[in-house]
Amino acid sequence: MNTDQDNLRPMRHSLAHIMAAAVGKLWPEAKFGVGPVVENGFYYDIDLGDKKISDTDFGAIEKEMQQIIAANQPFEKTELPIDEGIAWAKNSKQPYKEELLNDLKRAGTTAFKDLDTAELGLESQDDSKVSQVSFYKNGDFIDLCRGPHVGSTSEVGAFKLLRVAGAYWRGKDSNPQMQRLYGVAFATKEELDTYLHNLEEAKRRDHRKLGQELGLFTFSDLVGPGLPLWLPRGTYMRQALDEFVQELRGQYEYEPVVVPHITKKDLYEKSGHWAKFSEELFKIQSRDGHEFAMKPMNCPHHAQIYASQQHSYRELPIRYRETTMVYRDEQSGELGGLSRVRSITQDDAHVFLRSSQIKDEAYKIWDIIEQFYTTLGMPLRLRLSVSDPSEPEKYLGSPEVWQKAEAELEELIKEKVNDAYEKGVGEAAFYGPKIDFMAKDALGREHQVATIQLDFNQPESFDLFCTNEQGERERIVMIHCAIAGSLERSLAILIEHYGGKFPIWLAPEQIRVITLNQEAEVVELAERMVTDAKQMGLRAGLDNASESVGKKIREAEMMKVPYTVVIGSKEVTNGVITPRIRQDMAVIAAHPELRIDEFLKTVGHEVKARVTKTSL
RNA sequence: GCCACCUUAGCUCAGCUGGUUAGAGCACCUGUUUUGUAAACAGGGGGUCGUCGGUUCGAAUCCGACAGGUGGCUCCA
Repeated sequence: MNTDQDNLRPMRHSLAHIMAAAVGKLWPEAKFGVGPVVENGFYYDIDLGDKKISDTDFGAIEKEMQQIIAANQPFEKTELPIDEGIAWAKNSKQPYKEELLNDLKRAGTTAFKDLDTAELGLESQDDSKVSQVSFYKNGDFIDLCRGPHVGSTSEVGAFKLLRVAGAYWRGKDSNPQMQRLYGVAFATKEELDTYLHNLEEAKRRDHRKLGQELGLFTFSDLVGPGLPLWLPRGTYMRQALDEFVQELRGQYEYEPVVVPHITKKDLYEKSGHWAKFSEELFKIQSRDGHEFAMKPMNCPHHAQIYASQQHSYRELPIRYRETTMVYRDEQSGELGGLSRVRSITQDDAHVFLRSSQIKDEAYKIWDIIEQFYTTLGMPLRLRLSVSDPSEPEKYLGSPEVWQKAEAELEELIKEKVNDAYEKGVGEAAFYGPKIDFMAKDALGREHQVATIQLDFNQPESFDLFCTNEQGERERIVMIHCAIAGSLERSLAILIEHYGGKFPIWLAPEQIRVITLNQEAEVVELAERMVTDAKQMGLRAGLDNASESVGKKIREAEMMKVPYTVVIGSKEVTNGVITPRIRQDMAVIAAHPELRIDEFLKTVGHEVKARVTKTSL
């Protein structure tokens, strides 16, 4: 198993070379960028001038690759003095390679953004300059590369080209755009098939598809991209999710506040958002020419609420919560389903506290986050997101304040989880460092969800203080925290996590009562059951259509209603099942957190009603 | 915003290289049926083929622009 893993990287990287060689054969004018290993596979960035590769070309490229593999070409390594390498790149008309080599010569690194340069095989041993570079050759194809590779082209396992996409040279949008060819690769055909099968499963669970099928949300061309419209069923889910967050927050005395959705630009000029995010703000002109903006976040408003009164140190921490929409003019190409939208509902909260209270407060929020994601069955991973000292212009405030804040956060993380966290340099918010929580879903994919953000800057900008024991003004600190993050993104994740089969507390319709026929007593009993269920606080629906029972059952199943009851004349006459069903409903009302199997265990009798199967 | 691809009825899709009145299943409406745990039967309505423009005797089909979507890149308070 371990050996497999160890072989996988050279294998995938070798496939990147083979793919580049194949492309070079088909289109000799190809200019190559970089071709690293990524999760599950590899890619190569290629500039083909006017030739645009599309998935219809994949067959030809794969065929060419198979020939190279069949030819069993050895990967041969050669070392060259760097100037000879540069001459090679110039001669072979590979300007991107030439640029990389020149960087290596000058700085000893190619410093790719977001890419581990070691993965590219380009990093030097020391941090200064490079005198020798290595090349790998297979057949006629030669590439600047640190390796390692497999012995020969026949040793590469199973692969498949997956997609082609535009990618900026060196990740900068001012650079020319190349074509990035993605492939996946595994040691065996079986593993590749499993991976492709998982892709299919992910497609089946796609929240956009399920959102449509389950009637949760929709988009309208007239309303606009990135602006989801929530249908009743989706709205119930939003409410259920938010109520759960607020129930957890209830342990720690958060108080509700409400702010308007537009504001004068002055607020954001003072907070620093205007300078930093002006492009992403939706701007509005009032009739007398004053400039307003749709709120893109709530912290400055909440800060104004804090500032509206004087506060004694005795009142702190003060915790404001508000689940509310914010509006951000995201780039059109960034939008997608509910994962990234322009009207975002945040389960937002801001805590105003003394610096001495940071640790206690952070642990309280952390506790809420853990309870929340444990209930959802999603394991969490931690990241301490800190500033990037090489780009000080991206952040508000002095380096000293940042160092202090980051050290403080790091200390409290360490105390809680030792070293079980990663550090994200450059991942901080512009006003402060944060702890980000990544949740793993049922398909093993990770999503950034909750966040605890420490903010020394806005209290400064808005002059927020409390009166301390000595009767002096004491500068306070703000903590920004969201549990679900955004309801839109959260629901996108949860729809896919559960594949639409939600636990009872989250299901938009928890119980459906189906009538067997339209006889008056049957209909009356069914209606009474729905009324009862609603009185127990359940979301219940009635299906009294003049259709076959089989069809109505099928519809309830397809809508993934957790608990379906059929009412017919038997129920009316012998009255035995009805009390049982009532009892079941009482259990559902009392324990909405239950999954179906747990529910069956709890009620302890064979359920006459139909319970949605765990798999369809 | 950038690159590639996609857009036919409410939904899922068919429609060969341009050739008369554009099809299917589901859904919807009407009628019949009154059903016991995953689709009863019959009939009916519904599309200026995303929009605009061009090529052509003729465009769902070819070309262009725009809009929307998808996959990436860039960005993400």
